[in-house]
Amino acid sequence: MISVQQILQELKQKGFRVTKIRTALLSLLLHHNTVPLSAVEIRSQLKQKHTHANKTTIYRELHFLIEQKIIQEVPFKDKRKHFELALREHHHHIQCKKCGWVGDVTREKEIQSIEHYIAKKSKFLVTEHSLQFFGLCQQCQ
Amino acid sequence: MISVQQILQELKQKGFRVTKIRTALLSLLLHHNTVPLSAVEIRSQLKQKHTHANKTTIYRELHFLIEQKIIQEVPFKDKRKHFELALREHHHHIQCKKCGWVGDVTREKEIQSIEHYIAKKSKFLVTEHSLQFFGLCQQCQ
DNA sequence: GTCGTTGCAAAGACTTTGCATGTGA
DNA sequence: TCACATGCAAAGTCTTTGCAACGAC
Repeated sequence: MISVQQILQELKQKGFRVTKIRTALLSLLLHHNTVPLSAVEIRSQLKQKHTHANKTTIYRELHFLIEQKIIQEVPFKDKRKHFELALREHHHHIQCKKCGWVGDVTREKEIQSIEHYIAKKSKFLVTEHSLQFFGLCQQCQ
Repeated sequence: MISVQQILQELKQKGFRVTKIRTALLSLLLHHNTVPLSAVEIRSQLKQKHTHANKTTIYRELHFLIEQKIIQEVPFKDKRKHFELALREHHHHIQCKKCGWVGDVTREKEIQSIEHYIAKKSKFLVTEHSLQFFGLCQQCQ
């Protein structure tokens, strides 16, 4: 498992700074592994951990981390954009429509089978995919 | 294949009106089967077809059609929301990251296999899913 | 004529930009 | 000290709301 320290070290070597906000943000995303967060959520969770950051800073940091390919945007049916660490094992989200609980699944076999089908049929080169499941968790059923 | 006339008839029976804008919007979505459109795109395409509609009207009509379960929102990595007809066969999108071309795939077998796995592992009841592929189309490779 | 539909202006939510100030190395 | 990082205010983009006027049936 990659650590916040590792990520920060690499940034430092590229000439970027290790700041309180950057550290806290990365740490938050790392510990919310399975849950993509929006800028607003990130800001309020950081505040709870006594790291106050201006919203501009959050947005700018998120853009920066995307550029550095450390995080990625996750397609969501929402007004707000959602982000998660890009470095962990590839996975997919399952979300409860009632309580909002989010979990994740890793099932690349089936996806690869679809990708092969696409390549064969459309001569399309798949480089990325995104898959979400929605439904009801055990409690909400 | 379902027709615009069929959809309009059903709405009429529920007490809603058959208007120029509603007809044009449904017709547009039906003919853009494989491409989810945003409100802005819808408005400008209608304009090209000489159907001028206020943006408020477009947004309101889209909400209305979602309520009627005639269209649905598609999760996208974008500031704008995207919509497509909900009535056609279930399918998934493939989008070229370079030229924006959009196609679709139907491959429910693999998805169902993942859903069974989820049900077994997490006792989660999957009612909906969303899958997108991104990459390069034949021309852009 | 009724009641669903539309347009316009204004407001709202989320995100971005410009510029001055702060701070890590 | 020098860039990178941050905060604040203002602007930008997409979407929603309120209200009066229009139009399908």
